[in-house]
Amino acid sequence: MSDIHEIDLSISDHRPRVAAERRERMRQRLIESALLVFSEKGVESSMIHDVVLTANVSQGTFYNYFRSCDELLIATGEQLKNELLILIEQEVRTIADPAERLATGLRLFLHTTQAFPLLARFAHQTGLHIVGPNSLMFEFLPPHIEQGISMGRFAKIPVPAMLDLLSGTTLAAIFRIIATPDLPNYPEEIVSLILRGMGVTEEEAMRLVAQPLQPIQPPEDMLLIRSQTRWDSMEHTD
Amino acid sequence: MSDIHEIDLSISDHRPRVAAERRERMRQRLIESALLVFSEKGVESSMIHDVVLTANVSQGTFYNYFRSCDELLIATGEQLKNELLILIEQEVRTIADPAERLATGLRLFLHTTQAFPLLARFAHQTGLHIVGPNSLMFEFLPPHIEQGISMGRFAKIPVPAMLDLLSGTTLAAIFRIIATPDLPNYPEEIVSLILRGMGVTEEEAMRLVAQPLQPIQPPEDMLLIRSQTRWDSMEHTD
Amino acid sequence: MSDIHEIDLSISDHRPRVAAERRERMRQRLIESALLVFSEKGVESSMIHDVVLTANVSQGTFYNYFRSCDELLIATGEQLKNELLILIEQEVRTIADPAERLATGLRLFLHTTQAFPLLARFAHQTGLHIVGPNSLMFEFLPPHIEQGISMGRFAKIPVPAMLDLLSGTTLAAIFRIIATPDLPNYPEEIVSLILRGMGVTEEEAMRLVAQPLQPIQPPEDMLLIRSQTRWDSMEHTD
Amino acid sequence: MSDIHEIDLSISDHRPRVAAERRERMRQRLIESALLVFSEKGVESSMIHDVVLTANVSQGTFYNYFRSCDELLIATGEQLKNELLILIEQEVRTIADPAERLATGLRLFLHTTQAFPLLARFAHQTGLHIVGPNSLMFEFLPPHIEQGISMGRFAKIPVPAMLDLLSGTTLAAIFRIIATPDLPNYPEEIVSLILRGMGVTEEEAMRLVAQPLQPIQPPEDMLLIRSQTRWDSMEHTD
DNA sequence: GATGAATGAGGCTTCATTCAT
DNA sequence: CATGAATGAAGCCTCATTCAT
Repeated sequence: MSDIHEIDLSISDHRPRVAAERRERMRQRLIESALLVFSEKGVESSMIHDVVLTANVSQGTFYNYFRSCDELLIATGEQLKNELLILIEQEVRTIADPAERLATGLRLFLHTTQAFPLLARFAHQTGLHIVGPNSLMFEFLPPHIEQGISMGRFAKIPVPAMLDLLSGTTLAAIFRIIATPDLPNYPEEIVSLILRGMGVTEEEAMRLVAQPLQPIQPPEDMLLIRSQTRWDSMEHTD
Repeated sequence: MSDIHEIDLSISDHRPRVAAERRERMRQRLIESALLVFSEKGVESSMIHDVVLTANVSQGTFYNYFRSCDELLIATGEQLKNELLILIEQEVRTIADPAERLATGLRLFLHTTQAFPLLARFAHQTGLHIVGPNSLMFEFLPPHIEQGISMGRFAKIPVPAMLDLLSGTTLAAIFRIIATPDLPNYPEEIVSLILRGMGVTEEEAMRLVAQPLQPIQPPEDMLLIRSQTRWDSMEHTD
Repeated sequence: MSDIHEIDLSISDHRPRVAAERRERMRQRLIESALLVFSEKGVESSMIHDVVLTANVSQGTFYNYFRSCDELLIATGEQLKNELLILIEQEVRTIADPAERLATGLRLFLHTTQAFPLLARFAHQTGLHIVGPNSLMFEFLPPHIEQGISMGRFAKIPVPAMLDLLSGTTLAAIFRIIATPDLPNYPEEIVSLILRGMGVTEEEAMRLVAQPLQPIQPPEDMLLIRSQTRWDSMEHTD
Repeated sequence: MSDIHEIDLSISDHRPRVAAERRERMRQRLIESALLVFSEKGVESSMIHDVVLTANVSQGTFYNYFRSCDELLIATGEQLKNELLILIEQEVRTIADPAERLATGLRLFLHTTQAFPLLARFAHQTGLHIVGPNSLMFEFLPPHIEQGISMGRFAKIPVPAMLDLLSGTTLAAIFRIIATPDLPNYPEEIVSLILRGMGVTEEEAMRLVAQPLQPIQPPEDMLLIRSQTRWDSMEHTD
């Protein structure tokens, strides 16, 4: 193509780069709007209409970026999941004790959920993705659990059952946080319950959830932050 | 809700009684079909069309019995819930120890779920109703848990967190059972995990889930039985 | 179904019959409207919208009768074709000479086209269905042509080429009739050209197209008649 | 229409000339792509998208050359028609006998159609333009036919009917060639049928279509050639 | 000129609900 | 009451055309 269009590339190739950046910005704008819409109205209803309204673009534009509704939903979930995962992994990676690692990771997740209602609501609306074989937890927890069992930190119980305990309780906790966002110490209660279920003694569980928690510092350009900011700015217009 | 459908049998003129019985039979037929449809296809898609097809009645007839789709869904869930509850309550009512009562009740529920795929699928499709403040467990478990705490059988942990552990893990267990229906001993594993989480010692938990379980004998005319029977008779025609 | 609904069939089963008749009337109303719309605006554009507007029913109704646009188009074409065929076959069936049979059939068709502009327009819009292997002529003419050849009435020329001559010329004639509806003797000219092409001598061709033609008397309830009547009644409102 | 695209070469400053040449090259590239696209996918569906994809230019560029889709379609048809006409006229211009001239012209056209599937497909997709008052034949054949009649080579039959015979049969022949590209001697069969229809005797018709045919040598830069070449080079990539 | 993202009118189709028979 | 056709709002998606860069 380029040989015919005779674009002079010797000066600079900044045009395609600028274009790609603009394209990515629009994509992010749509995903950001999707997160807002899904969180508020759920997966059903007139998704696309609401999304484009929220993103302030035309319906046609939407289809320049995603081929269907499902694609947008999946892209949104994936990005949210990946960003969260990176955030938490960074914090817990260096913790040697698998039990403390798990406890800290879970606490971080629940604290994040408390801090960002949007996350809770999104999880609520698309909820079943938290439990079940395709979920975040089912993907990333097994190695940690296995290590904990082999190191004697957790009881010798089949991993699937432990995953069910972990993921199920977490889902219920998300719902609880939506209903009662500011329950003090709630994340720690939940995590200590889970730890005990997994075979940690009461005292040890207490100790683990009492560890000081580095507050999460998510980068400004993270999807969750951007969307939550917009969400906050919208609420007083309702 | 069901009380408005109670039939007054005291009147001697048999015509209204016969009519009321017919009406109730039709109502049950619709609910039974709804259970089949919801379990297989979920809440979305063309509910009503599928329901009336399954029930072999016309669309118009449907609206003589339910004012809307949602009403049918709610009625179905309520009836299923109530029948299950009665069934389990009957079995566990006489158990003095709250921990054993809870363990047995949960095990009965999970065994029932394994025995009746329809129940698991319905819970899956309408899933989030298992957790959350309007659910079966949130309604009926609190007294038992409180009794257990005050009798020293469970740890002194806030009831809401315990409910979340219980309901969330149960939901995840239902999903597990759908994916792998015949995991041996799985209900017992799950229940022992929960018990430990609630502060029961490992040995005690083991003992509790090892108690012999009276197999549930649901009455023939129970919604779940009727629907499961039809479901089974339909599958081999596929 | 019926044993449950307990419909008393002993009195009369006229209800289903009435319903079926109503259904068929609606179907015919839609097809009739389709013929009007296709003839005027062609196959593209907002078919369905125009059809339901013309039929004075809602969009939803349309989909109670046809699953898609194409299905309606096909149904319309098929019915028109079949009715025409029956009409013409009846008239020519008893003609012993294949050349005269063909000539008469063609003349009847062209006269009908002149008498019913709707037919010409429909053929024009969906035109290519006249020529080509799925067309009316390709389906029904071969036996007659073959008989004509074997009886020495037509030249020994491959049948496909003759079909192309017949169908192509007929299509062009339809277009001519749309542009100039009242060309006197035009059908006879066209038919005599075709006959000569097929190997009939000039004098014989002249004689064949000079045979008196029983004017076609289409039944009142024929699709073409019903639609043409509506068409005529609509024109003075334009 | 094409005259507005004529380039004024008389100006000595070469810059506008170079620019005009570039412009014309791009225009031809678009028309060439249009021919490919129309032939394959027809006039409906996403024309422009496919055209610019095939031409390897952006959508915006397209609108620098044509004001609308229709304009492109018309321009393509016109150019194809004109180039064909010139080609055939050149070959038959010098033939004194109008019957032989017509026969030779038609045979040339049908042989070209057989040699260039693209032509047949384009005619098929935009088909009805072959018959009807705006067509190639209706524009150029009348003088030849009239001369043939006045010279006694054709029967004294109204010209319009003859045009219908000629154009209609040719259209049907094109369809036949698409379905069965290699029917041997098919063009000659068709032309002899037409000639007979026009009043030429069987022997004379046979003689006329048996005349040796100078194979058409279209110039390399002709639209049809350029497009067919690209078409051929694309097919073995499928 | 060239680019390709943005637009939005317009099409098709579904389905819960109503209503005449 | 049962029936099932009729309804129409509401959703999804396409694609010719415009426009800022």
